[in-house]
Amino acid sequence: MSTIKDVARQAGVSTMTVSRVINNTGYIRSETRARVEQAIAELGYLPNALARSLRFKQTKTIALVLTDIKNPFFTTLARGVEDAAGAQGFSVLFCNTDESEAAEGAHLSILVQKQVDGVLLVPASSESRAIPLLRAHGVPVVALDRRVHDPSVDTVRGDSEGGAYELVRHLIGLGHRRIAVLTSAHNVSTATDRVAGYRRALSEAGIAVDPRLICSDDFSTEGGFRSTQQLLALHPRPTAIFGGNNFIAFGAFRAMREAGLQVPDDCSLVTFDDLPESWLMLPFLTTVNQPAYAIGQQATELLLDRLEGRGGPAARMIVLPGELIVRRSSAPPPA
Amino acid sequence: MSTIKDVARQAGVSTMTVSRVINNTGYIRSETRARVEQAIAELGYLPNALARSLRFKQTKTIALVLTDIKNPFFTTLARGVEDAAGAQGFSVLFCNTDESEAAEGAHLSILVQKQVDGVLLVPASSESRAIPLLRAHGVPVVALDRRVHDPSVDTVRGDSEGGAYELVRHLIGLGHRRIAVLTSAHNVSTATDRVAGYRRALSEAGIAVDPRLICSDDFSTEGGFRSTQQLLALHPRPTAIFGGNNFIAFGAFRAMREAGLQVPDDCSLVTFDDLPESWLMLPFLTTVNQPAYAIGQQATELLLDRLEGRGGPAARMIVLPGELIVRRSSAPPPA
DNA sequence: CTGTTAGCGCCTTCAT
DNA sequence: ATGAAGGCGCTAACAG
Repeated sequence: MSTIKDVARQAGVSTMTVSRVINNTGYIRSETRARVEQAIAELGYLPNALARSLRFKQTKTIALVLTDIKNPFFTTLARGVEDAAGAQGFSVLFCNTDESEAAEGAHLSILVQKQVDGVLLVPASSESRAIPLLRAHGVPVVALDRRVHDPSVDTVRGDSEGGAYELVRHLIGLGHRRIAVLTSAHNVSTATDRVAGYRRALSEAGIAVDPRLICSDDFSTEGGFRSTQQLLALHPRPTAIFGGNNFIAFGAFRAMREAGLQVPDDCSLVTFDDLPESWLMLPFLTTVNQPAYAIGQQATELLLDRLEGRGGPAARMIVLPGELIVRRSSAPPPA
Repeated sequence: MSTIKDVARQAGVSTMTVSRVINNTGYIRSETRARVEQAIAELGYLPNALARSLRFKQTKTIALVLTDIKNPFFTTLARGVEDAAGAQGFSVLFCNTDESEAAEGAHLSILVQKQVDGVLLVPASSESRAIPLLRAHGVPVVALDRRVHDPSVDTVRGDSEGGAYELVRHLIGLGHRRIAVLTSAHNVSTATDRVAGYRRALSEAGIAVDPRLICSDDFSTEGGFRSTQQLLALHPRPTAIFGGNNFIAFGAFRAMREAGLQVPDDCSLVTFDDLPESWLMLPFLTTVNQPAYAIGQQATELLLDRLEGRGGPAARMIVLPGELIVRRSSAPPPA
């Protein structure tokens, strides 16, 4: 409410003197400083960060643009971001895109206008138009969770290809040969990489890829539900399903239950990113868990490094491994 | 990167003319407008929202201050906030307090400095110092999920007292008489209201309150774990436990399992806010679910109404009912 | 229909 | 050790 002028008047000094007290800069007689500090306290003065940012060309604010905060993977990632940002005095603006490039573009335009110092982006597409926009406006960006085609973009992500490979190898080891994968139809690297890992595991085992067993829909429960309904209509049915993410797996499970099928007796089910272990009364899904918190944290630290000019010119690609957790949802195929 | 001056120069007009084009205000010859628009496109100009906000005294940004985004209740609530805010062109800054009043205060000071137009606050305490701070700086606030003592604060929350009453009545109906409640030691209304509902249900059934069965710790899995360990040492043990929130219940479940006890055979377990139904392979916990999304959405709409001067002077208290969902974790007490 | 002046709140620069 | 002038990018109010 009150401005630096009010404080100056109250303390009987110039605004510059107040500014010096606030910023602890230059020389000030201790009596003067005391008077100013008293005036600040009396008025409950807080400096206007807008005005400071206008001068400094720094807002101490970054943006986190992700697809859906309701996915616990992104929730945990977001928490990693906020903790790392807060530790260095940065605030976080967050936006959901729901995988829509249009929404992504709209959000980013606003973020550029708001002069965020940098952007953490879970790109809605591998060739997100967001990247050139940010570059044109000199806003540093780090891609999270997903690669983009532009090789000059810093990226922090989990190892989707390797995780998918492990998961499918696990199924093959149990004796499965008709393994389906449910993935996203969007052009995102987590989708393509997971299918790539799936293919590698199959090919290594000498199993031919059946294109009908690769279903592309949404990274959502509805997507997993629809894809699974299609799969269950096949003859013979797959004996195992790899859900490309947690939501897909939840939808797949529901579709199987509604079809009267038991997991894993009739069909196994594995996935990426189940729920946090501590939430689960009866851990069930075999999964590869990615270090979501660390991804958010390390991406933030990388971004803040860039803002300070640290970290060198070359783009960095940090790939964090996942962890295979075998649980009850995967078993040998039915006889 | 480029400013209004650059556009003006490029188009051969004054900055005022550019400003008029941007804001669609006043009269402009259509040729002039076209020239300006072309210049804007050529330069990829985007107005600096900092400068505009400094003039307008409006940032089109609100803050969401909650305890922990990782709790799926708050995640869903946050999504409701973001959707409602985005629909009206507002961005959302978010902060986690982890129930710490100190962290809350630090965040709010920064938010005031950043000139957010309003704050959505899940107060860390019923007498949060945040409220007077915000009032002193003329920042509208809406309390979410929890009441504060100050009656002049708009509030949107679930019905904790009523939900707890239903839950405990359900247990009593099953035949339980030694029912424990695990709550938070923090001075927050969700804790006190849930205990109040618990007491009302007991007293209505003529069951005396045993103070040893009311455990105060954290709203966390660790809190629930610790409290439950204490309870299990009692003779006789409680036959049912009411976990004050989802995390507490997860911790309680773990403590029981580690003690070799079966839920619900040896002890029933009920809670507020289990996980979203679609995530659960095997829905297990009997729970009262609160409409988290609606709480976030309605709180945001209330706040934005206030910003526009709508809604009248009287404080509003919106209480949304929860829904009792009976599942497998509650059963009659052991014989 | 368009331009000039002034100021939002703050801080850098240069005096004193 | 302190103050005065000027400007960050933008727009309201007033000219013309």
